[in-house]
Amino acid sequence: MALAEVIMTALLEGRKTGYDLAKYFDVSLGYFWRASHQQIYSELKKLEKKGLLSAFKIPQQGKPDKIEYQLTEQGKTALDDWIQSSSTKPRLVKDELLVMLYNLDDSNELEIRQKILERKSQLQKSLNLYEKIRISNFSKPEELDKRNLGIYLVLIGGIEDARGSIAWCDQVMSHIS
Amino acid sequence: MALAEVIMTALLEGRKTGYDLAKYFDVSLGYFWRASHQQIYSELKKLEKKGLLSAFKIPQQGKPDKIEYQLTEQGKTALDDWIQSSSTKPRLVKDELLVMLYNLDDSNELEIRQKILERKSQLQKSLNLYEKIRISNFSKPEELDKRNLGIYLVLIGGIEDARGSIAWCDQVMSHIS
DNA sequence: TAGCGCATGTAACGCGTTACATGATTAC
DNA sequence: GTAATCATGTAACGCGTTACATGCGCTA
Repeated sequence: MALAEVIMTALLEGRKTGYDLAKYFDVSLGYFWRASHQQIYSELKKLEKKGLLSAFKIPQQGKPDKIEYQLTEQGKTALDDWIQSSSTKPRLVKDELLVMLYNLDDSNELEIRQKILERKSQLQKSLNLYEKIRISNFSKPEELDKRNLGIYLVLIGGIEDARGSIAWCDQVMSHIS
Repeated sequence: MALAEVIMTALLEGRKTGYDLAKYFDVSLGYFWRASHQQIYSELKKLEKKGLLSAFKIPQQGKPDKIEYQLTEQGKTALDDWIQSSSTKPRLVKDELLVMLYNLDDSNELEIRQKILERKSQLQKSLNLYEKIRISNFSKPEELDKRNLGIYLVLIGGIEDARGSIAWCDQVMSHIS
């Protein structure tokens, strides 16, 4: 899809190993994109073959050797081109919970109510995390440079999306039971 | 993922051909789930083999024969079981626009601004459609039966999501340029 | 006469997940 | 001694997209 670009974006910050990237997906970018380590490793190899990344083998003792990857000039150009050219279609939600709601009837009402509750608490958890990050990393949005402003705006989007979804859960629950 | 269940859900309304389903994805369910006709046809065959659907070949003249599919008892049971058992993890957004925002800098600011504008107008278009459906099909939500209440709640979610996203676009635009 | 609607299909490819695998070090 | 962390990989499978294919009838 666009994992290549996601990885190159993460490497704007500097050299990273596949392992680093996998962890990175658990924090910053990970709120809207994730990938397994298998996928990451194979994508890194592809990108290196294309000359968009360069690889540096770093021997270690006690641990397996690691390979750090870095954006090449060519890679940076490819990333810039992607931003210029790519048309961004709005994503499809593909949420199983919504499919279940299409099946709502007397027999499954309580089950579905329960699943809405679960969803709400997951959202609440995410929201708390996002808020924490906002306070600790972005307390003064006026002072951010461009790149961090972009990241901040994504975070804000995540926060508002979570709030909206939580409100929707409440609304759904007030309608069924 | 769960295309099988989505199709079975669509068949709750009655017999449909693959072609009908493909069209159905352009309206009702299609706001949050979509599938190509190739995918639909192959999934239908799989489901029939499993005994979850039964197929009825209907000869036509001037047009190719069509095959109508119907949920079997077994299929209905499988669908109910799915609702009982399946854990619904929150979806990942995987939105390329957000990846681009992570790349925000002086050189691409205007391009990205443009893409946000495009996104906003797509959202506006969807929102208009959802509102139209709400007014024409769900003018009296209190009087809906269970199943249609579920569908209504999904629609409401779509409307609020679109509104929220539009507001976010405006916010982003006020921050960059 | 060109294109759209109806109706179904095959083939190739890439994306993504799950399972399986290794092997030392460090923390509880 | 049990589990987690570090660090990378292979293999098998299924989901999803794109391209290609057929062929009649109707409308502009």
